Order: sequence, then C-alpha cells, then structure tokens
Amino acid sequence: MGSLKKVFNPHEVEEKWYSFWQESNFFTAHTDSEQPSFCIVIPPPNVTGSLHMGHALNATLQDIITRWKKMSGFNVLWLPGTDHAGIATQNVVEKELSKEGLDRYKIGRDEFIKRVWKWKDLYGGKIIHQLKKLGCACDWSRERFTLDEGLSKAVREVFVRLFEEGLLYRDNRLINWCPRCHTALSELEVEYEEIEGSLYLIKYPLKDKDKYIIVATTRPETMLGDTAVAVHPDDNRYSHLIGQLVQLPLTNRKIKIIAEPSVDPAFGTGALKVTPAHDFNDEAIAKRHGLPSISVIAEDGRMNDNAGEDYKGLNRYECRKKVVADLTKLGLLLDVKKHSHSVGHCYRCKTVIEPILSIQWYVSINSLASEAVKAVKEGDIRLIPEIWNNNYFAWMKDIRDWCISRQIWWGHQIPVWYCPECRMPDGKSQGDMIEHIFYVPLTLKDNESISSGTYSQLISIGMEHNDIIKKSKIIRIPKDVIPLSQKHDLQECPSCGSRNIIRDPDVLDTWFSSALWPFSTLGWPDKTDDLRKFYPTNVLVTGFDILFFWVARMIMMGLKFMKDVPFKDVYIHALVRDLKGHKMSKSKGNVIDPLVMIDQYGADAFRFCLAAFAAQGRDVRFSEKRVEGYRHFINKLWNASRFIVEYSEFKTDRMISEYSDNELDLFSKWILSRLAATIKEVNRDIEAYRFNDAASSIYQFVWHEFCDWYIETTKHVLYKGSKKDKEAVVDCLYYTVKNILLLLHPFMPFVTEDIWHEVSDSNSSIMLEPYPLKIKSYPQAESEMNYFIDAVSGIRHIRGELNISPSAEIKANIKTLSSRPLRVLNDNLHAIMKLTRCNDIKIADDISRSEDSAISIKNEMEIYVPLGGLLDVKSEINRLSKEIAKVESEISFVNKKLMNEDFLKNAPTDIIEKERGKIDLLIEKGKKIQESIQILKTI
RNA sequence: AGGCGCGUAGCUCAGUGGGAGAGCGCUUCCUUGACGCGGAAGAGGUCAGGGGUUCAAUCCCCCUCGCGCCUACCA
Repeated sequence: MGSLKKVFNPHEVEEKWYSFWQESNFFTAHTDSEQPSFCIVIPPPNVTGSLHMGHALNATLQDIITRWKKMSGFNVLWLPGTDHAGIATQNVVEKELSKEGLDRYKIGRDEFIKRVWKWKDLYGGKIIHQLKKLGCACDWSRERFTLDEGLSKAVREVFVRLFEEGLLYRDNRLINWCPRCHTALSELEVEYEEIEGSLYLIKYPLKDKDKYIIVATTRPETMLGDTAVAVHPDDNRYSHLIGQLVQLPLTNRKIKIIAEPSVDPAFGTGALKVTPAHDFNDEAIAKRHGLPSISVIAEDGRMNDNAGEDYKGLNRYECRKKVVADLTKLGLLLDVKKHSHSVGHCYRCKTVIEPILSIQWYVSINSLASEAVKAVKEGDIRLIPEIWNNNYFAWMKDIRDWCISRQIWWGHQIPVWYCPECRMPDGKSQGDMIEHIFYVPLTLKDNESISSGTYSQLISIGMEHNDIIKKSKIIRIPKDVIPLSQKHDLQECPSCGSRNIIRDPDVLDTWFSSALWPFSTLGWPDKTDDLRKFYPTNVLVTGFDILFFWVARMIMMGLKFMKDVPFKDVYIHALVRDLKGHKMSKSKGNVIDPLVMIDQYGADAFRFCLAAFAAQGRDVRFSEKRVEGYRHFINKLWNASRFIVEYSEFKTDRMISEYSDNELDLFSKWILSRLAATIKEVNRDIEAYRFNDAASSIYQFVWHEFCDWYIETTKHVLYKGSKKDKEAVVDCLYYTVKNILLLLHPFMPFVTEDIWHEVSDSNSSIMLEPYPLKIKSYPQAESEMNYFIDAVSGIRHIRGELNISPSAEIKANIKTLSSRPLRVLNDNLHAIMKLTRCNDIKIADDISRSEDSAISIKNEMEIYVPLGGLLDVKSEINRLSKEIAKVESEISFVNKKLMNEDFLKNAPTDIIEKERGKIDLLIEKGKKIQESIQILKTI
C-alpha cells in the first residue's frame, strides 16, 4: 500500500490494468471449471467499421453483466468476434481497386478474394479491438470471424442439411437488386426513403385513334416493359374499355386493358400501367392475369435490348429523360405533377433499388419461423423489455422466404454444383441451357468477337471448361438445371462422372452465417467441450435494429440445428441518438466518437454514463455534460479514498462482522445498513437489466450518504477520538469503501482496480473478489440517524436562510419532545457541533426559547438558534411566514381528505392512519411557528 | 394507413394509484485539515391538453395535439 496521488488520471491506469488483466488470463473462460457456466456471445460487429456509440453502449452493458457474473462466482465466457459483412467489405476493396484503375473482373475472383483477406488482415476488425479501450472482459483467446475455417464449416453443414431436407430452393422472381453493388438484397436490406418525385400523366392511344386512356406513373421509363393497363372493374370511366387493346407508345406493342380490383380509382387517373418485370405489385397482378413479363432494365441499371434501339444502353435516369422528351414530342405527355413517394435504397450504398427478375436461392422459412415464434410464446426465450414481443410476432407472421444468394465474391460461396454434361428430365442437355456472359468480349480465331453464349456453344467453338468459368461475369443457370450439394467440394458429377462441373458463383448473405453465431463460435458442428458447457448461451445484448435481421434468424437456426434456443434472454437496448434525438450518422455530421469521450473523460466515466442512460424502452440522447458529471463522481470517489488511506495506520485485522453492535457508533451502523440496502438494490437491478437504476443507487450512496454524511461524521473521531474509536471507524471506512469498489467494478473497472490495490491487503485483482451479496442491516440505526440529520439540517437551514457566514460560530438549543432524540442527539453532540460549526449546543427536554432565536421545527424536536444582535427580525418573520403558509396549505389538503367520508370508508387503514398522524404533526408545527412569529413581533 | 413509444424543473432524464425526484445549469454564501471535478442553503413543475374510472390520477381507460420509430402502401 502506498498513497493515492492527488488527482486521478485515467490515461495512466487504463492501459496498465487492461494488459494486467489480459496477461493474467482473467478474461479466459475455463472448460474444466466446476463453477456454473455463463455465456454471452457478442453481436459481431462489421469487420469494416469502426467503433461508434451504439457499439460502446452495447459492449458496456455486456461487460457489466460479464464482470458482475464473474464476481458472482460464474465461469463466464464473453465470446468476441466480427462478421465479414460481404457487401460492405467488398465495396471497400472495390473502391481501393478503382483508385488503381482496376476492377474485380480485371483481376479475377481468386486474386480479388486474396486482396480482401489482405485488407481484412491489415485494417479489418478495428472495432472489436477498440473494445479494449472500453475495458471489455472478452475472452480474446476465443475470438471468431464468420469466414474463418470453423465457421465456414458450420455454414457448409447447415446449407447442405437444409438443402437435403428440401428447405432450400431456387426460384425466378422479382427481387430487390442493387445496380451498384450488383447483387440481390433481401427485403430487410432495402431502406425506404421519402423522395420528392413527379407523377407523369401519359396518354395511351386506344384503337379509336382520337381517344386515349391516361395512365399515371412515377417511372415513365418502365413503360417500355408494360404488358397491360389495369383499371378497377367498377370504375365507370373505364369499364367499357376493359378487354380493349391500346397502342403502347414508343414501342410497337399492343397491350390489353384489364380489370383489377386492387387498382385504386382515386389515385392518379385510376388507370395503372402494369410492368411486371420491374414492380412488385405489378408482378402480382401479372400472375393473377397470366400476363407476360418483359424485362427492360439490366443488372447494371441500363436499359437492355427489350427497351428498343432508341433506349438500349441508357441508364434508368437518362432513359426517363428521353422517354419524357419523346412523349412530349408526340403530344402524349399530358401533365407532370409533383409527387412525393418512398423509394427503396440499398442499405449499404444508398443506390436506388431496381426490382428485377432473377433466379435466386431461398430458404423456405415457415416451418423454421413457427418454431421460433413458439420459443418466445412459451417463454423459452424472454425478450426484455417485453414490449418487443408484439413486434417480433408481427414480423414473424408476415415473414417471407429468405433470399440468401448474393452476386458478390466475398463470402461463403454456395456449395452447389451443376453438371453441363447431364441431361434434364425433358432430355435437353443442361449445357445448352447454361448461359455465360463474359467480362470482355472474346476475339475468336476468325476475328469474330462474342460476348456470351451457352456452355455447349462455347465448348463447341473450342473453349476450355476452366477458361469459360474464369471469363464469365455472369453465369445464368436456369431453374430446371439440377443442383448438386454436398459438404465436401464436389470433384465430379455423381451421375455422369464428368469433372467439368460448374460451381454456383454466388455467395451467401452474411446474415446466413451470423444466424449460426451462438453455436458455430462454440465449435459446432464438432461436439466440443465449449459447446456442451456454454450452449445455450444465457443472454444476448443487442439493439432493436437487428431484431429481425439477426436475432430472429439465430433463434430459427439454433432451434433447428441445436434443438435448443440459442439464448434464454434477449436484452434489447436503446439506440444512441444525438441531443436532438436524431440518429447519429456520418452524413449528418452529428457523430460523437466514443474514443474521443474516453480520451477526454476516461473509460470509466464514459461507461458509467452509458449505463446511467440505459433506461429500458427509451432511446438514449447522449449528453456530453453528463459524462463530465460522472467524471466528477470518479473524482469524488478518488478523494474519499485518499481521505481514508490517510488513516490507514488505524486499520486492524478485525473483520467488520467481528464488531459487536455497541462497539460501532450510530453512524457506522447507519452506513453499514445503507450499504446493505444498496447492495441489495444493485444486485436486483443488474439481474433485471435495469442498469440505470443500479448505477444511480450506487451514485446516490457514494456521494450523498457515504461522502456527505458518513465521512463527515467520522472526522471528529479521527481528529479527537481514542485509539479504539478510531480503529472501529477506520475499519468501517475501509470496509465500506471496499464494498463500494466491488459494487462499482462492473461499471468502472479501471478506477476501482486502481484504488483496490491501495485499500485492500490483497495483491491480486478486484476482478477475482466476490461481488457483495447480503450483509447485516441496522434498522434502528437508520431511524435514529434521522434525528441527527434533522438536527444538523435544521441548524444549517437557519444559517443559510438568514445568511449567517459559515465562519461565524453560533450556539444552538434543541428541545426534544421524546426520549429517543434526547439520547441520540446527546450521544452525538460533538458531531452535530462539528457539522454545524456551533461552539455550544444544549439538548434537553425542558429548554425554553430565548426571544432572539431563530427556530426550526422538526420531528420530535424544536431547534432554537439564539442570535442576539445577529438576528434580522424582519427576515426571520418573513421566512417563518413563508413556512407557515406551506404548513397551512398542507393542513387544509389533508383535512379535506379526512373530512371525506368516502375516503374514510374506502381507503386502506394504513393510509388513513398516515394522514391522521400527518395532520397532528402539522397542526403542532404550525402552532409553534405561529408562537414564534408572535414573540418576534414583540421585539 | 396500421402498430409501438414518448411528451415530468431551463436542459438531459428517472419514477409511482395516496401532493413528485436525480444530474447538469441557475441564485446566495464559503480558501471549514479528502475533494472548488468541492461544501452549505435556495429558486424553479396546474407531471402536453380535454374527458372518464376511483374515496384518491402525473400514474389506469378514452379522445385531441405535438414528436420519434417500426411495418406496409404510394401507379
């Protein structure tokens, strides 16, 4: 033990203690431990990102639970890791390439993936290691990555088993396509945003050349793919036209007018153009009416051959301009109105989504979802706060099959192969059906160039199998081609033995691998010790924004493959917003960097602030001022500890429990009792994920009970007491501070560890100490302490209100109205004098008031402060008059109640008794003050 | 459009069927032997508005207004 420095400096200790913990392996969970297990898997952050406030809050809460459970005797595993974030990571590396004038096609798939790994090793996973700055007790020896070998094995296992059970299928549907990322997205990956656009009214000529039907659209360029015009069957304006053909302008197609009840006659003109290949509603209409789909926009967002010679090759927006111009020339554009509507954007790159038709892999979700609903309904999984249950159920009810294939390279490549040499059931060669589109057109021997062809064609012109695969930018494999899937890479076609097989080029949605996170990270599919010990995990701590993306899918996969829930509790915390309540985002420029907060105020203050903000069911509006406030709290704790350490020479080896009741003074028993209450509350609140309540209980106890009252009352003993009295008080001070540090450790790991080494005899870490659980209470001391506090506050109140300088020594007389306050106050006379700066206090039951006194009426006592010439009679009368007004209004309020017969009839007796007791005291108090005013008036 | 949540001190937020609390800010005073990142004493609120249930409503129910979020739709 040394002594604490004058000022606490977070920077000096944070790194020191973190590496101490890590080197001592305190974060490591033990497979052979006898202790009960407790496990949290971290929501794996995106490997491309850097730490933001959301991560900081999320990690702080997990760390609080982790440290609390460790100290409470559990073998805790907090398992960290990152997710490979397919699209995001691929985007980052593609941007890098484009700076070098390259793209992924130029360097090829293998080279590209090597590049991404290299990037990942250099810059990836920054977030997860930034958590160390926060003090997180993650078991780094078990850190995982969704693309590492083990997790890839788990993905492969899951895919193949779902495939074999028939829960995976390919289908040709309209999907959300990002023309920039060049991939399909699931519906969850599309963000809708309100856009100020235009509504174009376009005349479609009827067979009777002078007449038109007018359609309304926000996307005129899609008219090139129209295959019908739909009107409501009961719409009188149009019912006579149903069944007629219209000439689709800018094309030479004629399309039919159909009756469709889903059309809203009140919207636009009541006539809807139907473009099944580029609109989800239109696709549904087309299905009902057997309409063809004509795709006019290609994967790169440009118009394709079907759009016609004039438009082919233009991008969507250029085409829109030209279509509008051409319609205007033809006199077919009737009007353009302003119109705001919501438009889907890619959640990664914010490009406007294009619905296009394509073949994708889907997970058949219904059977998985119904199990996942059951788990929450039957309470095997608790969502906390419960308010999320409804959201969860609603989403699960409307859940659609999950599109899991992505047309990118960074990720788990789908373990499916197709054999071009086999024949389909109808006898056609599969190779005739598989179409290859090249990155760059190939020049053949006779100088002809080709940009695409079927597999069979390309083979017939002499291309090698591997060459075809390598040069293909897109491989179109029709739905009917038979997919082959197995755990180990397929080397040859199991039916024809051909080695020229084609692997599905797509990769899986990143969330597919994160869905397995709670068991894949523990070693599944191998039957590992970790898996046995830590699955199911105990709690998942996460934000609501990924409840569907991730939590729901983990529940489905856990139930399916582990036959058990992945976690018992899901604690859903708030989003961190800025002071105005807006989401923090780089584009808004309102981001607060957690690392800056740590740098400025220290990790402990920052963490405590996050915990204090984490009230259930409410968003966090982050305020830097509050971090500062908690930095002051740490300073307070630090200085309280410094004070105690000064008296370390009086510390004995006695345990506090070895002190008998009469060896401890009132204040010591009181603070121990308050500590007992705080310990109880903090444990209860952390258990219930009420982190803010736990934090404020400790704050209140440390500052306003321990520092404000206990330390102050020990001073007269420490300055003037006997050795024996000092020992008792110092032992109690040490005991309380040590318990405060233990209670605070999960919230403020660094400063508590630092002080611990000064105040405890042990050289090891506070992390290894047991968390305070239950200690003795002293209810009598708590109630007696109130007399003391009343006496001190009464005198201070008079001082403050009458503006008597704190340095002026005064006298006080206290008349007690019963024996208890008489005894309590007399026993602690010196402490009262010290805290009120009185040089003389008389306490008795027969004190009479002197004329020149200021007074204060408290429970069972009357306090007189004789002031002689110092008494400003006028302001004292003023003060007492204010007080009497307050008392009188209270009396009339309580009286009204007690006069009410219904109240007396219906209210519980304890409430009635309370009111009766109140009124007697109030009347007595009023009388006393009144008398006092009278006396003052005579002066 | 539907759902959820919120509206409490100047600001950021707790909270409860029996006359409301914290932090910061504000006012006055204080170089009191842990701490001015401190101490003492204060000011400040018809708990968004209206109606209902109840002996009693800030809290429960209904409506209105304002704000936020989610889901769906938006030709």
